[in-house]
Amino acid sequence: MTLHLLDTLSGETRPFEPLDPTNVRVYSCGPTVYGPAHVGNFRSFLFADLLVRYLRYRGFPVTWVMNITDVDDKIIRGALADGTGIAEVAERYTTRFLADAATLRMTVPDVLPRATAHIDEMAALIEALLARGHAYRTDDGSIFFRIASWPAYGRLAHLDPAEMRIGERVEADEYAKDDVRDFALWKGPRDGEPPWETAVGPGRPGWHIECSAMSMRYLGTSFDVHTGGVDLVFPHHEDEMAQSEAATGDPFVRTWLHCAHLQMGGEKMAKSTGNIARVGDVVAEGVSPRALRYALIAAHYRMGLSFGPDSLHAAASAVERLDAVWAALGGYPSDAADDAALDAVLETARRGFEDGLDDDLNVSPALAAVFDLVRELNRRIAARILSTADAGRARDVLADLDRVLALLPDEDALEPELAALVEARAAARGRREWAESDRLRAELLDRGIAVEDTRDGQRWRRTEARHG
RNA sequence: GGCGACGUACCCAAGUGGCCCAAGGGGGAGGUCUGCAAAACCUCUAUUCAGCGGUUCGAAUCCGCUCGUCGCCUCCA
Repeated sequence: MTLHLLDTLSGETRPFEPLDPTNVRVYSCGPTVYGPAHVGNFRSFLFADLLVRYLRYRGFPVTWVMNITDVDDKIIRGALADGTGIAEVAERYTTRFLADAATLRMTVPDVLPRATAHIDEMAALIEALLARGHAYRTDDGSIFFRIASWPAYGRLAHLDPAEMRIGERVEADEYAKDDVRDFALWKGPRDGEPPWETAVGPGRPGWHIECSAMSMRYLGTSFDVHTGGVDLVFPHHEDEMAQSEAATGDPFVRTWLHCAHLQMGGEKMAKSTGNIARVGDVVAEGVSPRALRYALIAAHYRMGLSFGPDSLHAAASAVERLDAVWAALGGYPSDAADDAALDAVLETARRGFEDGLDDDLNVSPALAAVFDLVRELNRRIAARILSTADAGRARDVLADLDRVLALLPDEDALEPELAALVEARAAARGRREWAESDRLRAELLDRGIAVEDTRDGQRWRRTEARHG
C-alpha cells in the first residue's frame, strides 16, 4: 500500500502523489501569537508533525512551512492592554510557542515565516486581485475580496454562499463592504493600529491574505498539502483558496487536511470559552512531555479526541511500557543463539505500522502493531531466546518506527552522582543488604530513576513523571 | 434553519459486507517469576457493536427511521 489521504475539498481519499517527488511541499496554519498556545492547538500542529515525519519515513524529502501570525486584532488589543508594543507581545509568545513545540518533540518546520515580514508579498497579491477585478477599495482605505466575482466560493467548506447565515456580529457596520460576506484583504489605517506603508496604501493585512502570501512565497502557487484544524475550513481556508486561485489562476492546494477538535469536558478546547489546558501547566502538574505527546497523537486526526486526567494517565502508562522494553533490550546480556523467528515478528510489526499510517494516517492500528511487537519482544526476553544481536536489531526497528512517533526516551548518560547511587545499590544488593538496597532504590526513584531487578542484575530507567 | 461527524467493553479507541463469538492502550481480578518491590509474562474482564426496522446466503460494517453527543455556518488549531 502507499500513503492515502482524505482531501477536504474533494471529500475523496486518494493516493498521495507529490507534485514534485524530490520536494514534497507542506504548509500548516500555525499559531497566532497573542497568548500561549493550548494543547488543542498542539493537537493540530502535532498531526501535521506526524504527517511530515511519516512522509520523511517513507522517503520523501519534505519542505514544511508553518506560519506565525504576529499581527492581528487580538495581538493589537493585548499590546494595548499591557502597554507594550505588538512586536514585544508577538516575540514573547513566539518564543513560548517554540519552546512548547520542542517540549512536545514537534519537528522544527523548515520555514517559520512571520506575517509582518511578508507585508510586501501580501500587497503584491492584493494588487493582482484588484487588477483582476476580484477586489475593491472602500472609503477608509480597506480592500475587500468580492465573493460574487468568484463562483467557486464555498467549495472547500461545502457551503452554499446563498444559504449562509449572514453574520450578525460581522464587522458589517465598521467597514463599508458591498456584501457582508466579502472579507477583508487589507484593513485601512486606524488610530492605535500599526500602519504599514505599501503599494496598496497604508494599513494592515487581513488574516487570510497572510497565509496565501507566505505559503506561495515558500512553496509556489500550487503545493501538495495544507493542514489546519477543522475550525479553519471556514472561513479561513475557504478565503485563502479563493484569493490565491483568483490571483494566480493556478490550483492552490492538492490536498487539504483538517483535524478534529480536542475535547475537554465534553466540548471543544477553545480559548474563547476558557476551556483550555496549556503545555506548561500540564507538564508542571507532573505529566511527562512524552505522555502528553502520546495523548495528543494517539487517535486518528479526524476523530474528536477527549483530553483529561484519564487520557493522560493512559498515555503515561503506554509510554512507560515502551520505556520498559527499550531499557530491557538495551541491557540485555545473552548467550542465546539468534532467534530464527524474530525477523518475521519484526516484519509483521513494520507492516502493520505502515499499513495503518498509509490509511490516511490512522495511528490506532499503527500503535497496535507497535504494542503487539512490544509484547512479542517481552515474551522473548523473559524466555531468554533472543541473542544480544537480536535485541539490537529489535531496538533498531523500534527506533526506526520512532522516527514517526517520537515517543522513545532520550539516550542520555546518567549523571555521575546518580550513577554512583545505582552502583552502590547494586553492591548492597550483592551483599544481600536488603534494607540498604531498598533505601537506595527508593532514593533513586525519588530522583527519577526506576531500578528494577532481573535475573541478570538490576537495570534502571528514567521515569520523568510523578505519579499521584 | 442549513451542512457535517460520531455513538463499539468500566474508560480511551481500531475495525466499514464473510479472516470479527470484534485490535491496541488504560483500569480491574486471579496466577507465574521474585529477598521485597517493580517490570514482564499467562488467564479472565463485549455471543456483542445506541435503539428499532429493512436489504443480503451473510451486517458492528449497506439502507431507512428514532434517540443521543459533538462540530461548522462568527474570532478560533
